[in-house]
Amino acid sequence: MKKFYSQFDFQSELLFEALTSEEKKLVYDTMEPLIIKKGSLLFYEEGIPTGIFQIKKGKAKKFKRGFSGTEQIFYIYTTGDVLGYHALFGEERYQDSCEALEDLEVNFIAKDVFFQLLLDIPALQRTFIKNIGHEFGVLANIIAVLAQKNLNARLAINLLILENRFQKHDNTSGIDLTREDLANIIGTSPESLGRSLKQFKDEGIIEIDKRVIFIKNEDLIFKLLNITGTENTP
Amino acid sequence: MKKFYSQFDFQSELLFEALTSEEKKLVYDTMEPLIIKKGSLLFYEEGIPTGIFQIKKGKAKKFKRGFSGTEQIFYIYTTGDVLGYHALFGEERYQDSCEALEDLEVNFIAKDVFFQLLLDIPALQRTFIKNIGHEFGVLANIIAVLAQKNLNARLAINLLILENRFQKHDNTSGIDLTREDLANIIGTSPESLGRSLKQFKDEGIIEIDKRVIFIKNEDLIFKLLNITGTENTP
DNA sequence: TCAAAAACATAACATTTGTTATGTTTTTAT
DNA sequence: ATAAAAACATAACAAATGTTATGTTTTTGA
Repeated sequence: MKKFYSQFDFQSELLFEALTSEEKKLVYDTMEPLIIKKGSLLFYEEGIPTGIFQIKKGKAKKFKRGFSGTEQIFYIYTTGDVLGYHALFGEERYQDSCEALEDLEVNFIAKDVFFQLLLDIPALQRTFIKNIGHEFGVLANIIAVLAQKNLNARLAINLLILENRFQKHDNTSGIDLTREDLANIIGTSPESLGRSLKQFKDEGIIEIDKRVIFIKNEDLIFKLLNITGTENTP
Repeated sequence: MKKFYSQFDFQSELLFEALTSEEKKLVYDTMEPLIIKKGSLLFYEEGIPTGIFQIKKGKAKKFKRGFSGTEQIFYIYTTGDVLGYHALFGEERYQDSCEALEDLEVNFIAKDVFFQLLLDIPALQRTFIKNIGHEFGVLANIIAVLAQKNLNARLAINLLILENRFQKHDNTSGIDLTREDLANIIGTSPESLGRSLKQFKDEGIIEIDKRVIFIKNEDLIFKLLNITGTENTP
């Protein structure tokens, strides 16, 4: 089941992990700490790239506005994730927006500094480009889910993905997102999302406290998805 | 409205266009012509990359199997398009599959030859990576459409996209795909697709000959989508 | 060219999802 | 701490989509 999660995970927390400790020091020394308030944008569609970010603490959503205005969230970044580098590899503008879902502590690497790092550390460019390739596959998988799965299945899949990500990165339990954001991830209205959540609650799959969702029975979810999750659950 | 189309187009037919005629010659001299039979794969998920392709004539579908087996098509390549390079920029395996929809004439550049070209032509690597960035945005837009639009809107958008692409590349009129493939692009069943096509036909938006779909009234489509297509239609 | 296979069109019914509406709970800002 | 605003839960009804079924047309391969 490890494969299940990696199919939907950018793995952008690993970008600096392959480096030697010496190289890592080089990278981390160039970082400037920043505080970004809940609701502020790290970057926005059509904006000019200034550098890359690594999240030290907190969550952020990456989204794009469809041409009729509504927000489509296609990724939630959490602690450790590196982001904002696509635009630097040749693009002029950002292709999407990124907003802090809570007060954020981030490390920033300015554009010029980042390019110097790429020159100083030969393995780095390859690692980043390789990851962009991986992320490409993740988006393709997200497309397959959105196009082929019904609401309950989309919700189930995204609950697994989100719990896994939050647990892995922030070591927190439970999924804490607004109903609107969650609906904008799985492609439905908050009302329909609410109905599915209620079903899951009634079936004992999840519990809800305030707005935080806790997965109570992972096996039931895998069953719902017809995945044999019992042999090798994450 | 040019922007509308480019939001959904990989623009991978332009990759060699920015080169000087001398550089172009260098590239085209390395190409080996191949014939690929309808139904054969140019490459497949998990396969080891061997090189890149440029389509001289014909159509191919790029798809991925969701983990419950069904095929999700996320791009249709046509004449002029270059493909298969993602996997070469750092990935070990292909992330998706590509199948000939009709007998295909392609030009092939072997992996090693391609890497040598990247060294010989400095601008080339940047162009390719820039395009991968652009393609990333295209996938995000596809996600937004699949998540937010109902069936008729998804069909309408994809009819526009496909007609535009076939016209531009192959200079053929009409959209000639199996109902199953078209359904696997827009994320529905062939039966539901048929119902929407019939509606469009009854409203005078399209005409169908055999299985080929012709757009008869583009304005009605833009109206359906609430896009002001009248001022500057493509 | 002809028979078999595949693809297509269409309809009826079932199910899922969207929408509108109302009241409650939680968060935010003063 | 409190009032106002935002977010949430839920239900009833409407609309969209999925599913099953049947007959026709088109394509394929011998």
